[in-house]
Amino acid sequence: MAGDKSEQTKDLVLQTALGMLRTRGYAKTTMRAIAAEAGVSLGSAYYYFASKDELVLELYRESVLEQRAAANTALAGRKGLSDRLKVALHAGVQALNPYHHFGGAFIASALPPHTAVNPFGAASTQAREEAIAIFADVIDGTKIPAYLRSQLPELLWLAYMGIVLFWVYDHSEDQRRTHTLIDGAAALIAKLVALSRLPVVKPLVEEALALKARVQS
Amino acid sequence: MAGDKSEQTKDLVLQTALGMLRTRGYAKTTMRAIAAEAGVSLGSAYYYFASKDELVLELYRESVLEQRAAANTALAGRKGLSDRLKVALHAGVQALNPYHHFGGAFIASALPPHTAVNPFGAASTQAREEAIAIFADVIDGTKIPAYLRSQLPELLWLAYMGIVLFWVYDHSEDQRRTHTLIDGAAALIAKLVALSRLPVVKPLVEEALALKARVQS
DNA sequence: ACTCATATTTGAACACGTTCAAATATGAGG
DNA sequence: CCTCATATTTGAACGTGTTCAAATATGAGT
Repeated sequence: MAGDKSEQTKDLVLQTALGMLRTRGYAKTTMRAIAAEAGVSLGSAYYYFASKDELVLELYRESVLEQRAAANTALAGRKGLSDRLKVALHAGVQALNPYHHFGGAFIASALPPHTAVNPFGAASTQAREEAIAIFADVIDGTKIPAYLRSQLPELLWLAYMGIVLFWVYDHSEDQRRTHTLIDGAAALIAKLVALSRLPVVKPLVEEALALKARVQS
Repeated sequence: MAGDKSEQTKDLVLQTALGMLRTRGYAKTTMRAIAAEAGVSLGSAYYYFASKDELVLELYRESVLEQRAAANTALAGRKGLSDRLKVALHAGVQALNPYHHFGGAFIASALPPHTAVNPFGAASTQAREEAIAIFADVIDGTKIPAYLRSQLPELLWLAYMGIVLFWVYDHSEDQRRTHTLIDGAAALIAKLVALSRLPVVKPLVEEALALKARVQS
């Protein structure tokens, strides 16, 4: 049937694009270059992918899977929220490392609300849920106050987005500053979660959760 | 002398660009359109401004001045951190309102590390300091624990950047959700600052400050 | 007034992402 | 095998930001 050949061509374009994005970076991965390398015409590439962003979105999706896989490996045998959070975050940004030379291009094409790659947008719902699941894995088996438990993965993901943003700008060698940030932030978050049982702190956390709910609707 | 005429032309291009950006938005404000409207050639526009981003940076700078002016007006007569923070933040995003239809374009051209408009980058140092000064104004005359005082403006600016990011994506009518977020966040921050005197909370805040310092170097 | 180095201006040109009408291939129904 | 609607492919074209060599204007030093 036609679907088969079509599917093959689409996949050829996609794999070519992903490969070029990884090896040559965002800027040099031109739609024309992708088409040429894949041996199809420019128009054909656009027949399967409406925009370059749509191809970058695929890369983003793959990177999230890589991040989660790396995090899960790193989580094995780790106990305690602080430790688990640390290793998951380190593994996450390490999985992102091949894309650091993208510089802002990744972020730039990711953040505009109308683009497909926007991590908060509809098109990346699936990837976002996958990313949030990383932090569901992280808190799995740790002791978290019940009133906080269900919301924590999403909150941790939000913090992770902040860390990734920091990472994008981090040009220190091997992104040392990002790793410093992760160690510190993980320890802080764990302590905050522990403190969230205390009568002085609990109302504050509850208020934050209520605000989050109010703001999302 | 030559500097005069040159300065005039540069200013003509700039003012034309700012006007068009405000009225027609980012996408429709083409370098060609700017040049045509200003009555100069395309090349001339580029002689004075190396990129479109550089012109957007000027708009960003102006917007920061507007934000600060609006915040200062709103701050008059307000007492208490929560209140002052609220009115300053509301005034800030309200001053940004004319640019909301920029959508992601503003952010997109602002966030890539290499571009001029990046609020964390070197090119916008001046604008960033101006923005941070807003929050120095906010805490002026309020009671803040001494160990926290000097770092607080920058921390509040960071929180504000988060709010602006939220605002970019906020398509609720009149950005109601952003204003809800501001009210809630301001109240929370004020409570957290108050709590930061307590022996249980203080070490955590101190740890956060230490991390911030460590990560910046 | 003249010279000439420098400042400014110009418009063509480039590569890019994207669109589109037209050409071609495909395959189900006869 | 033929027909023809539909799926796919093509390459030219558009408008964009940006670059650049060439043309022109300017003004200080003589």
